[in-house]
Amino acid sequence: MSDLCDFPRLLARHGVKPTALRLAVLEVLGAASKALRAQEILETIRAQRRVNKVTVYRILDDFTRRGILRRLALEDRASHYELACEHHPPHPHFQCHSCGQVQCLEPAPLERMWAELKGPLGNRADRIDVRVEGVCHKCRELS
Amino acid sequence: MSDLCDFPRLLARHGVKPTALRLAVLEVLGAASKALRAQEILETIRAQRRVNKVTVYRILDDFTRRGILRRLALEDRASHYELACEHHPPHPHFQCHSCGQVQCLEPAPLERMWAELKGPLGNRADRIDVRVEGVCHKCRELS
DNA sequence: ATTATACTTGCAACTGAGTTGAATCTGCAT
DNA sequence: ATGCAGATTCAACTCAGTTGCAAGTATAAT
Repeated sequence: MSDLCDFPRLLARHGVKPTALRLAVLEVLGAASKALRAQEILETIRAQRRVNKVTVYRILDDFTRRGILRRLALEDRASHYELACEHHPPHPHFQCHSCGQVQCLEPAPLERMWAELKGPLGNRADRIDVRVEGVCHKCRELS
Repeated sequence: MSDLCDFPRLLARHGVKPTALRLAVLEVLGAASKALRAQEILETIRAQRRVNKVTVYRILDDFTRRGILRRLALEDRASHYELACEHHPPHPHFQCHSCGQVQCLEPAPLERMWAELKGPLGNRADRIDVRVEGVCHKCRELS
């Protein structure tokens, strides 16, 4: 989403060593304008160097647990990942069920909903995920 | 969620023949107070009769496409299903990331959010899915 | 009643997306 | 140089479906 993030520093803040692979994962996600699947991240990195998929899955998992990334459960089976830094706050996502493309929406409505639900749920809730499904313009034209 | 639905009639309205298996799937979901995974539905039916998993997956798929059921993409890998009849309108779900339990929340906040997003997205959007994650009371006490 | 047809269910084998456990490899501290 | 922890790899496995096709069942046409 942006080069606004200094990735080595971001990792340092979370107490993680900035290895080449971890930085590569962040760079791929930082350069993308949308949430990516593990598979896409893997392939992009493989265009430059060789990597084992297990390593990438472990990095994604670790980063998600530390809050460096957000993992999105979408319609298709694979998880999607996006940076969770300040420049990229939580927001709803739109997914086209024809082509599967994911698109980020404005954060404001999600913030309002979060405020609304946090009350009744109390300390139980710690994250909200909003996904809008439909058919994107491109796919609509084709049909 | 309720016996308020007349399942044979529900199927008829959707132009589907009310076979024993299709009714069994609806009855299992109707008797549950929460969204269930395919696996759970399968096991419940298997307590009464023998069924092949493929058949259940196909029924779930078909019902979802027809709008008889809603498929939820949650944190854990398996899809969850719930009845989509009038007595059970779309609503947010809460999922505990410790025990994985899913709980239905009040529909109102989702309706408000839907109204808010439908404008900017126009005819592209046809469904919204809200999932709140956290740790449920039971799991909180145990930790 | 008999055949034709379409729909439903079952079986076996397969796929995609991760996950596991153990083996190496690497950087740094002694 | 040696030891050690953390990072990466490899092969094998799991889990949640999917696919293609065969067999069963219901309904319609003769």
